[in-house]
Amino acid sequence: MTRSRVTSHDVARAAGVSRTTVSIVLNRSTSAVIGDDTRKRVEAVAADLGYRPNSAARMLKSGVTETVGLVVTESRSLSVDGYIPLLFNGVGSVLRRKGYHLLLETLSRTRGKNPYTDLVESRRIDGLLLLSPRKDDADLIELIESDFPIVLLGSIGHPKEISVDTPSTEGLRDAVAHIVEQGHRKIGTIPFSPPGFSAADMRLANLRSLLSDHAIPLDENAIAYGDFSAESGFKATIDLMMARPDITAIFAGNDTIALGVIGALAKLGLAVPRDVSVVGFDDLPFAAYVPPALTTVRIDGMQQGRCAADALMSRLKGKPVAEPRQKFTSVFIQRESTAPMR
Amino acid sequence: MTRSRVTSHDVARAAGVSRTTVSIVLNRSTSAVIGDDTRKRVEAVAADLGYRPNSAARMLKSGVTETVGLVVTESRSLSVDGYIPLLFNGVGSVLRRKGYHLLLETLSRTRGKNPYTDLVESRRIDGLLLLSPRKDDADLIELIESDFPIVLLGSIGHPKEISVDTPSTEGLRDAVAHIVEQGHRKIGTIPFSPPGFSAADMRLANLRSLLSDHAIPLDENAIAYGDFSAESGFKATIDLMMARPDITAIFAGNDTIALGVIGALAKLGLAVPRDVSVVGFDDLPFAAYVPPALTTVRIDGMQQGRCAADALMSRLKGKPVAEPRQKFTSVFIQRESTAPMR
DNA sequence: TGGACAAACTAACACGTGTTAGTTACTTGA
DNA sequence: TCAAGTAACTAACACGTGTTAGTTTGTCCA
Repeated sequence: MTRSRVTSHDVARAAGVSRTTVSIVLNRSTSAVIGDDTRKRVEAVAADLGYRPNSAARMLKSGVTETVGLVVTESRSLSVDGYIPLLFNGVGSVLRRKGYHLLLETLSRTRGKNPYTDLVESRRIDGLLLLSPRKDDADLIELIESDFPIVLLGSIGHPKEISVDTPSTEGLRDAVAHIVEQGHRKIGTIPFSPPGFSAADMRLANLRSLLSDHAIPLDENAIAYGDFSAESGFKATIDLMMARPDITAIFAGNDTIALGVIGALAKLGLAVPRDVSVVGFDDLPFAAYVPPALTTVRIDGMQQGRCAADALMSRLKGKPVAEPRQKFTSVFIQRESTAPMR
Repeated sequence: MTRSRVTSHDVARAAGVSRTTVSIVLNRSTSAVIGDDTRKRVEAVAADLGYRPNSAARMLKSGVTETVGLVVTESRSLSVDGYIPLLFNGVGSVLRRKGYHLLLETLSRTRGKNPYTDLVESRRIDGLLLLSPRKDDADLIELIESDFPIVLLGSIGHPKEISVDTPSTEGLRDAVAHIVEQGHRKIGTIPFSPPGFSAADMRLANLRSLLSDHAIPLDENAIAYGDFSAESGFKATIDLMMARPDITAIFAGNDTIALGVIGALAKLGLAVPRDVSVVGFDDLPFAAYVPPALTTVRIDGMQQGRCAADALMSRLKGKPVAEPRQKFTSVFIQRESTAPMR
């Protein structure tokens, strides 16, 4: 492979035609009719020289980059939360099929000018997938209102948004019913992030409301905030059980945190599910295979990723998106980390 | 934000200067001297209009994309293996600081024309990070020999390669010594992937050699291959313990698989570490917080990612890479999933 | 015979930028 | 006073592509 690129000009010269003809042939354009023998010859020469159109030139001319951005707002969460890789896989499978590329932008909490605004304004991407959007993100709202193709993984409730959300409602309802049925009344929770992260906030509000339907309070001292990781789940659980040793069931913000919860309980000499029941969230791939197999609420990350990517793709093709605000129901999965209260 | 872009031409007109002047000012070029007042005026106008250079035009002209590709050869492994996200984070932190972008390419096992070859030939990226390279990848070897800037995460032993590897040697040596010291002689292992995946193969060969130093054989029926996931670790363990119920210690190919191993042992009524000792690999963030806290071999994914990205960056800047074949030693971490044989 | 028409192709522009070579206007030393 | 120099700027090209508006050649019908 030579470093000096072969251009359409080289192909044209080698095939004894004009550059225009080369372009028309290789793009199967119908703007002119090209004879069959010429066509064959051009294709052969192009393959022979190993010609690949320069993507920058093509982007410049056509205005299409065939690239979409995927922005992960909390880079910390990427390392420790098993859910995001599932999204990647779902998104990736769709993009690969369509010949699109994925620009991955992780951004730490510090805010300057919003980095994805730059991606958009420098015309580096055609569309954007945004993970964990924040309601108070002014740049985001401006972007949505400008009609730039953007699909939210999550939702901020904007009237013009296109989003794929996975509300916790159904799954958590069944999980709460299950826990109550098992006789538990003293219930704690460890949200997967500190307050301010909308998905975690909504899940917490949801849990509180569902519990109150059963006339069970969720006291402030029964909440210990985690921070995505098993480590945070471990530490929060220690704090939680110090403050509220009477608790017999814990709702973990996600399955990774649930691991830490169970680890901490073991450290405290409490067995799961014998002494304390634990409910996870997400149903990550490992959930069924750890001891004890996690009772959890399933949301399908790959599917969420696929649907978001599909929605963005049709938006980019100019088609109206069939269902602008898609929601996947979560499903309660009972396994072995919950049991009747002793 | 308007959809019609503002170009350097617009800035020039608004500031009453030529486009050249705008370019010189904004790029801090020294090819001409621009008066202080003009400079200020241009900068003010540019900021005012919200001018962002079109990246495609810039790429085309300069030949630099400020983008590097990250290729994950086994897209399956992305979903389930917690190590890769750590790499992402390490890579991402370096690129963000340098103002570079990351193009993430996941490719499934099916091989057509190698997809990253296309990225390179279409000039979409300046450099490439390749995860889990294969020795038999002809396209890769050609790419390396063509002097295209590429850094391997792993190694194929090519004389011209630049690589950042994390050999298992030291950590595994200490782990084996520890296990032997605890009295274990019947030892099994569950590699993290089927044969053919070079990192797993090397780790297995390494383990076998280290065990034989202690005059302990690693029989074929003491090996059950996993496939990255906890699920595969679970199933492989069931198979393994069926075939070899005398085994008292298991080396898991990675920590995720170790979770599945422990889960399966629990299902079989065997407690860890009382009945069977388990050694993980990677020291993923959750390792210290699950019950039992995993005895494991640490390799630092974030650091590997950072170093690979740093090496690629200096390669792109034309600087010679200080250490073309970097190796990070692995470290044995003793926790609570191993114990003396009963 | 000649004009109309289609087939097969090409010249030339535009995309938005960075940069080289060149052009003014103004100072300056002899 | 004037050649030389310098500060401040600009015209014009090149990057490699897609596409529009032609141009040439040959055929066919009246």
